[in-house]
Amino acid sequence: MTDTTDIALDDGLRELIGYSMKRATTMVTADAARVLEPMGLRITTFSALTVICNAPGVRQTELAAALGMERSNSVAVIDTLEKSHWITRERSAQDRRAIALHPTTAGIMRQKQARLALLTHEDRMFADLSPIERRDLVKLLSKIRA
Amino acid sequence: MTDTTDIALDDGLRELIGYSMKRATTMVTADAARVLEPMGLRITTFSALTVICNAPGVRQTELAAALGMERSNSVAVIDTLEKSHWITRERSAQDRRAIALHPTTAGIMRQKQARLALLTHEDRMFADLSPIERRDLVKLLSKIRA
DNA sequence: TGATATTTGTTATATTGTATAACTATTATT
DNA sequence: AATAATAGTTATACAATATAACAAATATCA
Repeated sequence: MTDTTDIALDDGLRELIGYSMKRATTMVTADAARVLEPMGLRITTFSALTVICNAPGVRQTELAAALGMERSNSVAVIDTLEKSHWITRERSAQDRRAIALHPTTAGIMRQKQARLALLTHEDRMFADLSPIERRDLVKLLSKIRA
Repeated sequence: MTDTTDIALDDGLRELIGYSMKRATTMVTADAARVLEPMGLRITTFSALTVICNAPGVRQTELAAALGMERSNSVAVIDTLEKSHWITRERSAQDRRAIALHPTTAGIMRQKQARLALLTHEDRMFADLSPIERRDLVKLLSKIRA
């Protein structure tokens, strides 16, 4: 009943790419969290577990840097993974300050399971994007400057 | 000195589009927050202020829905804007439960100033993307399903 | 009409993610 | 040997987000 052609209330924000990015990312990560939750994983713990599985022996500082998180915040994440018996902390022999992280057999299995669930989730979320479009999306995202 | 060709530690996560989206969005929103901070705005308060400027008289529930946030969480955001004298709360005459939000002159000016600063910030962050690529990015993001 | 349900704004509360400072044990530097 | 730097850790704080419960006002409908 308005005289305008039903403009969305957040139209003034749509000119900002960051706004579209944030809204879309929130949708995707919320869905990913729902997928991981029944497996006892959150996005951060899954991410850490994946890095540890792909690079056994990685140090905590390296892990944190790879995921773009603070060392201090990585401690609780690794604590969670250790308490679930998916990884082990092993003091490094060369540098006794450092701790090498290794996945357990259960951790490797859980990571594979969660990875497949997430790939399925992405196939659902990105169903309207062709494989080329998905690649383009990632490519465009990678062009954003720090 | 490794036998591999220096694969990034988070390589196992790069196959997930959501991971690229999250990393890129974190970069962009962190920079946007730095731009807004000296103006006394955060991303959420700027977003709310923008909606209120573009749709004067909007209700709090409509605002929250437009921004995809909970009504309860919008209260503090609107409190902040009101305390900064950028918006006013006015009880609706038709529906005395509802509160219509209106921008003040100072609020309109601040929104315009912040908007320009954010456009500059985006020109910097997305400098490596052509106008077409930026449009493509937003288009691809809009194709993601809920 | 009157009883009931719904809506609006609000408060309280909890959780997650994130950021900084400070501390220890160990290693590196000079 | 003295000093600085690094790895992991703890404590703390803040922002964003989510849910439940409430009072006041409005809507529904028997």
